[in-house]
Amino acid sequence: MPPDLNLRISPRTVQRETVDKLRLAIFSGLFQPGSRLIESQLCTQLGISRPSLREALRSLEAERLIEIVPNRGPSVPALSWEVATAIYEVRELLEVEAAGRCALRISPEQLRELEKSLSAFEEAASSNDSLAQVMTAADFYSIILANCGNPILEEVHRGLVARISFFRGRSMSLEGRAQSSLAEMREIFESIAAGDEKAARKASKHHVLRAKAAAKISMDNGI
Amino acid sequence: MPPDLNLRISPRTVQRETVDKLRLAIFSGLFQPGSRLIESQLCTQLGISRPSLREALRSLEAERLIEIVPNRGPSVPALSWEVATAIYEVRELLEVEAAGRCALRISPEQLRELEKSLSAFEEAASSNDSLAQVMTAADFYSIILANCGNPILEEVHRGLVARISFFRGRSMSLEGRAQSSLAEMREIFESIAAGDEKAARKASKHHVLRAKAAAKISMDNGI
DNA sequence: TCAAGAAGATTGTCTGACATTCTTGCAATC
DNA sequence: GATTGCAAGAATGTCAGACAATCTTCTTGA
Repeated sequence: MPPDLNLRISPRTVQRETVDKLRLAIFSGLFQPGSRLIESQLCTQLGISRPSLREALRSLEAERLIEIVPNRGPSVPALSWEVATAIYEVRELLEVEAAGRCALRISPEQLRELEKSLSAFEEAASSNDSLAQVMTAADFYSIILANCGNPILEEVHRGLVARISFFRGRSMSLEGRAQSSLAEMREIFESIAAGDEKAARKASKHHVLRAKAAAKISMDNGI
Repeated sequence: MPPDLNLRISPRTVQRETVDKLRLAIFSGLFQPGSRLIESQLCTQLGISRPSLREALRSLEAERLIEIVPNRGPSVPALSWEVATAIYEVRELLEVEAAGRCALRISPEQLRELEKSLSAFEEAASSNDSLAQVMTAADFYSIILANCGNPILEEVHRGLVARISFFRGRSMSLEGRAQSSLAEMREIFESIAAGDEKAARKASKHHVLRAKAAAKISMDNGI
């Protein structure tokens, strides 16, 4: 196979990236849950036309990151605790499975990668930047999910985590949550490094349950 | 609150249904995997404009039912066996969990519903209509997933099953597959009816594994 | 005070257009 | 004869503008 010579000096602004911009805006909490997104406003803000914007919105709708009510347009859904719970439960199912598999098959190289991401989270945890904490933690999971040998597991997981990013940002701000999160993640890492499937599953389960509890607290506090 | 009088004699063709039409077309195998979907053709076939069609296509892309390659347009992806395997594995994870939960909490009414859908599959199984078989089987799962108490589990499951509908239609055509499928599903039903969580999980797992094996056979045979 | 109605805002959808990027067929060359 | 190069056609990516249907909000009248 010849090498990929598709260098493409000036990559004509593929505004497929519009979706990414919007997604990022939602992640970082730029839009309040429940708030409506006005098409014309977004068009001018993003510098694209309405048809293009609407395409992007449809993608986000399918990802459940926004809702589109007929004749009312798109809005950021306010996640109920009921749904959030359901997401955490499925997340547990997926992460536990992934961690278990990962422990049995991860390569030394990827293991180093995982360790590096843990360090990145450690650094973020000692800061007060909760966005950085959420991002680095997400990296950590991503590596596990990417190495579990099942691409669908990873794909589904990413979709679910995206939907609770709002909660995660808040619960990370809880007193001491980042530090205990770090301890739990280290436990997961150690288990995987040791190739201990059972332990990896157990540590992973514990971590998700704690994260869920933290989310519940931060929600009840209305932080 | 006044009663809803929004009777709407002539329901202005909400072409949100366009997505459903296209989805159904893909399910029923109207488009060959790998074949390209030409926008202008679809527009005339569906009787809608290009912007509207493109919105619908974006939705389907996000659901992974079609792929959109820049400057090449949409096409039905040819599912590799690798990805199909991954989907079956996650499906197992979800269905087993759902069946187990369902056994513990299903209401008598819903149980009757489940029994009815099993009868529907039984009837389809004795016919040669593999599309009806796939559809009625999907109903059966839907009821289980809808009663497991976790809406996300249901949602994710639906998305995955949609992606392998192609395989399912084929493997149902295998000699005797419909009948053994029926036996497996009956086993699941009995376990749930008995409120036996363990048995429900076991039966569910067995069913998915058999379905996966059947899919593999039908793929290797290139049916 | 409260309800009906009108004005404004917003969405759903279409037409038409044009530049860019494939695809394909034909001709020229080795 | 096979390969290369090119040109015509097809298809996509994107936009502007338009208009009806619907929702929201504000005004006005009872």
